[in-house]
Amino acid sequence: MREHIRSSNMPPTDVQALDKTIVVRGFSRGEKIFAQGAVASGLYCLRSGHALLWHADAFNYKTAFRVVEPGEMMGYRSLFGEDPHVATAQALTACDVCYYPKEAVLELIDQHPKFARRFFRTLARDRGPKDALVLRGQHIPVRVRLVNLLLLMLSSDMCDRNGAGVIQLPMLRRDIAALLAARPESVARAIKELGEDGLAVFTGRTVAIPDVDALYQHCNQEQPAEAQTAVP
Amino acid sequence: MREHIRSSNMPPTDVQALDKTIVVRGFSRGEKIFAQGAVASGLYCLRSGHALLWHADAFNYKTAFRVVEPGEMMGYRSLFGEDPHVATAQALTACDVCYYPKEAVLELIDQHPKFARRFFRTLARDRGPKDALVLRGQHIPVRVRLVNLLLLMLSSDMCDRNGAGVIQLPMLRRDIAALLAARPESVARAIKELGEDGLAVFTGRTVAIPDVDALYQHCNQEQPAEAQTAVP
DNA sequence: CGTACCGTTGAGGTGAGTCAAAGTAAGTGG
DNA sequence: CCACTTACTTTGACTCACCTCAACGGTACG
Repeated sequence: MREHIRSSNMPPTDVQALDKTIVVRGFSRGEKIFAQGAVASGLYCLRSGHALLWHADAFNYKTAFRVVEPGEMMGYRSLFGEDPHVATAQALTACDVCYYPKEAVLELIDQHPKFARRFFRTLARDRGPKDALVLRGQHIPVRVRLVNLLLLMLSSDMCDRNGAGVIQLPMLRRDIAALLAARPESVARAIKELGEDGLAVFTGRTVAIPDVDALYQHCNQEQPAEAQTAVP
Repeated sequence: MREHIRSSNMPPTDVQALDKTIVVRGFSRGEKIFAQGAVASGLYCLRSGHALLWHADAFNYKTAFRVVEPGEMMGYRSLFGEDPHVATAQALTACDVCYYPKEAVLELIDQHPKFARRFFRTLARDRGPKDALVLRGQHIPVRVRLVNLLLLMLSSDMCDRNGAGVIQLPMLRRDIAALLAARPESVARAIKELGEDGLAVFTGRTVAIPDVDALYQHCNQEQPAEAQTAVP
């Protein structure tokens, strides 16, 4: 969000006006930041901590589709869609959230094309191919989906020169399961297998990856023959 | 698209300028309108016919996620995201497509906040909960996913007073399978079952639904106990 | 009247869900 | 600091929906 404002060459007076409207609030683990079905009244931006976005379908089956990292926004989809929130945002860890009232955001968007353009980009990139693979999975074994999740988390984390990496997962096994559209039991089994193969060793919420490239290869070699599901 | 322009109170000169940039082209069944990985250079709008959007993952496994109906837009996601297309658009039936060059669209968006607002809405609503259920499925049996697809198609089709309806499907079994993230064989079996239960009778690409409400109920009663996959 | 392609049906295998129970970590109160 | 509760995680046994492979019937089109 800060980034959006900076890169849009907004006059300082407008920035100050926006800052006045901001509400900051802390949330503790498990607390809901906003709930599915609630009317969207503003924009949320994560200052610190991690949050999870998940959607419950008609059968009350919950599927998580995004881990929100510090600095990222959430709730913009329903804000612009003028629909109630289609997902629930829940704090994975203790976190601080900025809240921008709807009117303030929309006004700035109307007045600053560059600012609007940035939002278009964010909106258009949301739920792109990045998450797609991990999420739609289904034909992909849970183990491979888990590997993909790890590789996604890794990019925003550290990773040393030797091709090794360590991830501090902000979420529980249950949350991982929700992200993979799988069951916690299945995730546990996948974790066990990855450990036995020496690809990724889980110790609590810490994941040690001896060789990142090996993980990448693991994804690709699991490929089952020639898959064809749509028009040629 | 027409709707967007009309509702944004644009001066007629701008509308005419846009109209000059339009390129209209016909596509025959199976032809690709744009391809995944290609650089996005404009906006596509379907005049007539039907198109299918599908995404191929790293394993070349193809999943369709949207049936584009006459009057709807496509390709806007990658246009604003400034990324290559993440999906392929393919003609399901013979169809006519308008093409709006990128520059023309972006210029109008910068100059007309109301027009921009409309696009925000379209973008934000795309891939909302409507499609989610049908797509993520996985925990939902193929039969129920199929029923959901039928109900989605029905809303944009006809449906008489007695609660009966008839759908003319624009796509092949193979395409249905891609939309449901299933295999054609599984779709065939689901179709057979629906026919035996008298819920929906398939004759080629024509679907006769004696009782729409019964279909709705069918979705809900299939529910498997209490599902819980994310933080409580 | 072939040649394709599409659609359907059958048989067999399997990944992952379900259920149930044991093991482990975390947080609470005396 | 230790019992105790609570929640999370892991394991095993079982089941099942769907995928795979393979064969056959149907329809369109040259």
